Amino acid sequence: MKIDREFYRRDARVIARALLGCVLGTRIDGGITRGMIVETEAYLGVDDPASHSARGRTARNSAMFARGGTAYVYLIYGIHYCFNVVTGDEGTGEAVLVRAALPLQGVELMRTRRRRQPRREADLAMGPGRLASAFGIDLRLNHADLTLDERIWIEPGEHIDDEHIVATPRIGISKGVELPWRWVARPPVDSGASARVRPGGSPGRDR
DNA sequence: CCTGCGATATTCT
DNA sequence: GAATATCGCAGGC
Repeated sequence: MKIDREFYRRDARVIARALLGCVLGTRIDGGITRGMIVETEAYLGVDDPASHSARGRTARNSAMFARGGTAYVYLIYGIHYCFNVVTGDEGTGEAVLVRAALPLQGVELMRTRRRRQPRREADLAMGPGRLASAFGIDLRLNHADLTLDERIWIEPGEHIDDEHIVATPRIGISKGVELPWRWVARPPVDSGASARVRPGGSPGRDR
């Protein structure tokens, strides 16, 4: 079951929060991969200097000005793809960058798509470039309609309570840095554990 | 665990 | 030329 159009026709910050716990799915070349979204960032239109749409429409960012529910995929640093969910009405230029997901289905396919194997399975799609790689997302999916396209979609997921979500400033930007428009779903168990000092030497890098 | 740095396409100055 | 919504590797602790 896919999320319908009305969901995407809201403020990018509301949708960024609401997408946590939802399930991203792709079917590329016959292979299905699915994962739970755990990290997002909101980017607004002309009033948000960190947004790709702030300085107007270009060939690269044109999908960002489509109606809510459209996929915006772009190449960053000449190497990595980033997957965004366009939000709001047509012409607004708002989107949500999907930064991380927990693998649920097609884990082996995700591994074959990633050059290097992460130590933990949970890290397969941690970070926007890794997520796009693991899910097989590239420029072919730019402009795809998430409510209709057979290759990429988002399903409703489990509700994540506010106490398990942290809002922080966005990553890797130089303008609008103070705005807390990044949302991260914490693992259920972690509180206090990071304050503890780990004894002994690190097992170190094998290999 | 943490930090620093190179790779490289698109856009803007 | 310079900057950019990043990642993986190298090296130190």
